[in-house]
Amino acid sequence: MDDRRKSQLNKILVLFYFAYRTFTDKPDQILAKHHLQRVHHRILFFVGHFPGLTVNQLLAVLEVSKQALHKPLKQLVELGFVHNAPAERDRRSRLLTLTDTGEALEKELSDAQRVFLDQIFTEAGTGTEEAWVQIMSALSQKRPAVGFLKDLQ
Amino acid sequence: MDDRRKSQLNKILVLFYFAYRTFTDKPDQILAKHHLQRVHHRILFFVGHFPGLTVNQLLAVLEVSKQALHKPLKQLVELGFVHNAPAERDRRSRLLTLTDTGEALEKELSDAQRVFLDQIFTEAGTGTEEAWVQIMSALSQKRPAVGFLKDLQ
DNA sequence: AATATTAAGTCAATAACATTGACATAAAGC
DNA sequence: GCTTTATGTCAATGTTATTGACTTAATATT
Repeated sequence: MDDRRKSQLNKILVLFYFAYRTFTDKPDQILAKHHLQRVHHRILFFVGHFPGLTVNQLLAVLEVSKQALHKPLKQLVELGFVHNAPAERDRRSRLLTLTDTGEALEKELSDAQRVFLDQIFTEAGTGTEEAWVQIMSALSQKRPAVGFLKDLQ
Repeated sequence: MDDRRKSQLNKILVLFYFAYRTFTDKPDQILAKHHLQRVHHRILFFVGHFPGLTVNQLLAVLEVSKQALHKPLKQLVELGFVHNAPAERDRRSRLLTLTDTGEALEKELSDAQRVFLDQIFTEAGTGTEEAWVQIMSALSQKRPAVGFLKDLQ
């Protein structure tokens, strides 16, 4: 790798860092008003987009321990954002869904990001979004896959 | 925003989350072997790429409090990775630089990311990298700028 | 020269969070 | 019946973040 390439890649490392921080900025601010943190957003996001997710699946996708998930998940249930019911087939596992207020909060948080990103992609030229998605998909696939994620649409 | 667009943007939110996690994965593993964390990498990265950075500038770019930076920075100095000398013009401020071993560790950490990203960009088609950089630059610029960052090369 | 300001370093109290290990319950599977 | 699985919880410990305060040294202001 020559110096010129290395320098370009360094620029890319900085961009990734700052871009991700911008990406999490607005939701973090909204969460703070509710005295919640980023982990709560992640829970709301994945439960919202994969309703009926079990606790174990949520642990797998977030890559955290059961004990680490316990507190924020319990808070979301107690605050009435997340609902938790035994599965019919296997009543040991519990299916997570969002309540109406949970849907509303998740929408508020993710809308901030969707509107933001939509604006950026619209301002960029044709094909830019496809290219970005291609790169980020390649990066995402370089990690252990979680089965149900392929249902994402 | 129609449902189809919203669905595409949801996919993008997931990609951003997982791609960033892949991005930080290898450095995190290397850091763990040294009993260090991501904040140490950030310090090493910015000190390495902006030698002579002052403590205040580092605080600004990382957006953390002086007290939060204190411990990890002190550790890096005590471990001999970072050097800390009074500035000539204004001897109150102290200029941070990497030692030789600090350079080596920073290189090890960032190389993991550079090699990884270089591979992804190479595998993607022509123009893909430029598009990715365009999007991430736009995102990065949507946040308070830190003066010296424009020197980035 | 005296005073104020700035940069940096540190300490202490508190709160928040993660980690490990253990244990309990209920439901399924064998 | 015995074992395994999914979940929930607790406690102890360690780590990290946050807030506020204070100190030192150097520089700027008046």
